[in-house]
Amino acid sequence: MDGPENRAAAERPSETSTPPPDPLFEQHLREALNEAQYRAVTADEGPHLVIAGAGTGKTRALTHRVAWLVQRGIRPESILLLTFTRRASQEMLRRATGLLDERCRRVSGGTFHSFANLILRRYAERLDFHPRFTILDRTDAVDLVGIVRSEAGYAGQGKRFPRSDTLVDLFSKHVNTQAPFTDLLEQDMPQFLDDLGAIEDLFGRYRRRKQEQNVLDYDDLLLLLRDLLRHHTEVRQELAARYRHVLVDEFQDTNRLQAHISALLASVHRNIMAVGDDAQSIYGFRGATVRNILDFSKIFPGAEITKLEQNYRSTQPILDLGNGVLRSAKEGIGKELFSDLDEGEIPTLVRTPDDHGQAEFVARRILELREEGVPLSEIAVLARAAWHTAELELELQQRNIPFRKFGGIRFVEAAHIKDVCALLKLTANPFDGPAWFRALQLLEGIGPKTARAITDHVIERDGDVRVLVQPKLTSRRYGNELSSLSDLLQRASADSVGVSARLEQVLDAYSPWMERKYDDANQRRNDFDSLAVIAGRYAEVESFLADLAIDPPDFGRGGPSDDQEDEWVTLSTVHSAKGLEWHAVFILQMNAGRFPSFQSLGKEADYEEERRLLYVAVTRAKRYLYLMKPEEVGNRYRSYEVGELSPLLGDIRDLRSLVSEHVHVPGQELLQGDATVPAHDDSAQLQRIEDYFAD
DNA sequence: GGGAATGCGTTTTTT
DNA sequence: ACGCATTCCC
Repeated sequence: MDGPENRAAAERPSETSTPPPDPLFEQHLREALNEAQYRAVTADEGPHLVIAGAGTGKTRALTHRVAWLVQRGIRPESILLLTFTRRASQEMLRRATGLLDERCRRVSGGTFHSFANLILRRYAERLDFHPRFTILDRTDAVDLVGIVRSEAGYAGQGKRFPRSDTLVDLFSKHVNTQAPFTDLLEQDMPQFLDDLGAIEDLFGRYRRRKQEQNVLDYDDLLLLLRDLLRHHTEVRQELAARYRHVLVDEFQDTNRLQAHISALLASVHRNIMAVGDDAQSIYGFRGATVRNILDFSKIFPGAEITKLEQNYRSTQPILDLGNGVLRSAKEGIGKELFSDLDEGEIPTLVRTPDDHGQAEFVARRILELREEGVPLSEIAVLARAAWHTAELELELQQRNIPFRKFGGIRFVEAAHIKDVCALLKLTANPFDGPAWFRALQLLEGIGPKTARAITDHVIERDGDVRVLVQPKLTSRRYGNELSSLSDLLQRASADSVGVSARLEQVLDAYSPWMERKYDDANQRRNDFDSLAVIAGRYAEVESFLADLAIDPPDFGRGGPSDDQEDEWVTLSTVHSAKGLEWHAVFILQMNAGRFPSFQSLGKEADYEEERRLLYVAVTRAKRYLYLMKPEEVGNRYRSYEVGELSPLLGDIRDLRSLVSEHVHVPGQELLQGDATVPAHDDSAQLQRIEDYFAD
């Protein structure tokens, strides 16, 4: 516990507060860490950059660092651990607690976005906005941009104009990279260069609208935190003094804003430890830049740099392939991973006739692996895009192999969850335009036009829900439904109504609307149990909603209540697999245009990011690795195309010596067959004929 | 006028 | 499957 003596001791200056090192703990560190890890963990004060290759014990180093600092008498609350997901930070603190004691749980931490959310609510008045802001997730942002887009009337004049979701991506990239729209358009969509003026105008409208409605999108969280720290000296000093040590994980995937924020937070004590791997930078599309790593010493002169190169995860043959992928890269801090685990199978490149053959091979190999004693939890199937696993999902279902899917459509993005959240948001922030817009369209007879008009009207009247029952509106055919909405919001908005009760009231009112809107309402209703469980953990509806937007629960469709099984295979996008590892890994669709995605072809920077993405995928595997290559791949809609082998593999010198090639014919033995089996059979053609004549 | 139905074209990755 | 424009109907 944090007794008064404890606190007093911790707050004394470092020279006097550092207790003598505990010899037992010291000995544990020596045994548990290699030379480089030990140096990073026990480093003195001052800026420090740790370059940690895949599987080199980066998490291990960070958790030991936290434990070491706490053991040396640093107050846990004055350590700030910024991570990529909240799960990562919780896991690290759990492990640090295991190393030392409960004090480690009190370390401050989370994602940049959740940290920003916390700080901004605390200091909102200094930035001149209301602390009860709500957060727009991507869908909300797209809706709001859609509204200003149609209001402004740039679209629909015979000429192609960027869609709302394209605009949201563009705006986000503009904020995160701080690059002018002209440059971004030139790079990514030169066909819209004519519309530069219109785009800039829409960006301004969107910003103003957010301000009026007291809502922040993801980028605003970072932007406003940066500005708070930059322009409010006393706040910066207060925070930078409070955090004696700042630790930043996955530094290669931070953008300019995040690097700036980190630097400002460390501006007083200059104790920043950034950990990352330039070879694993895969969020360039979100503005992340390896420059943050490369220029670290420019921001913090005299920074110490430690490289972790010994890999403890994978066998040498898997690392050889990973190194091969990296060697074909255009640039990067040279590094070559090595492992003690020499034994191991060489990765397999499996050629199948088509998508279905690919799914069949993967499913059957999973069953074999389970027979051999590999638990399902140690098996993962990775893909470049979420929809690449569609065929496999069917196959796994048919064979009763339990799986969970990560990446792609998430629980909170399902339409009915968004509806409920919109209603809840209105109980917290009656200015939230996107929430009004969505909620109002639930009512029969209200479409986009009417919803917009009523939204504007309510916001003009300071969010007073009683305007919904003005005679002018109640006389319309949707008048009765408007009154029920107004009733609901008045009842549920009272501060005295707890989170669970509020959700219950919202769900009751939502029920009839849901039945009208969805054919499968009953199925969707199951998800509300999961939502209620999560809501029960919160005391304030604002924090519940903020977490749903910033740290969404990471179970896929169906939710945790579906999980009778405690053993399942992981299906994941490569992005969502970051930082994780499995005994056996399959990578799907190693075809040109799939992995790498066709959008990246011809754009060097994007193509290089695809290469790093493959590097991340390959280095997730501990022991078995299968690269799947269907000869023909199905388009979203039934047509087939012959797929060339992924150029990412083609780029690798000596690929033949790094992988063993296997041709799989559906229905035959898996790996016993040899490569003399003809590469083509007629099953794909037969399937096409079947499909064509089916109608 | 505007909501609902229809049809066409596009679809990577995520806090 | 979804966004957006167009057409159809109250």
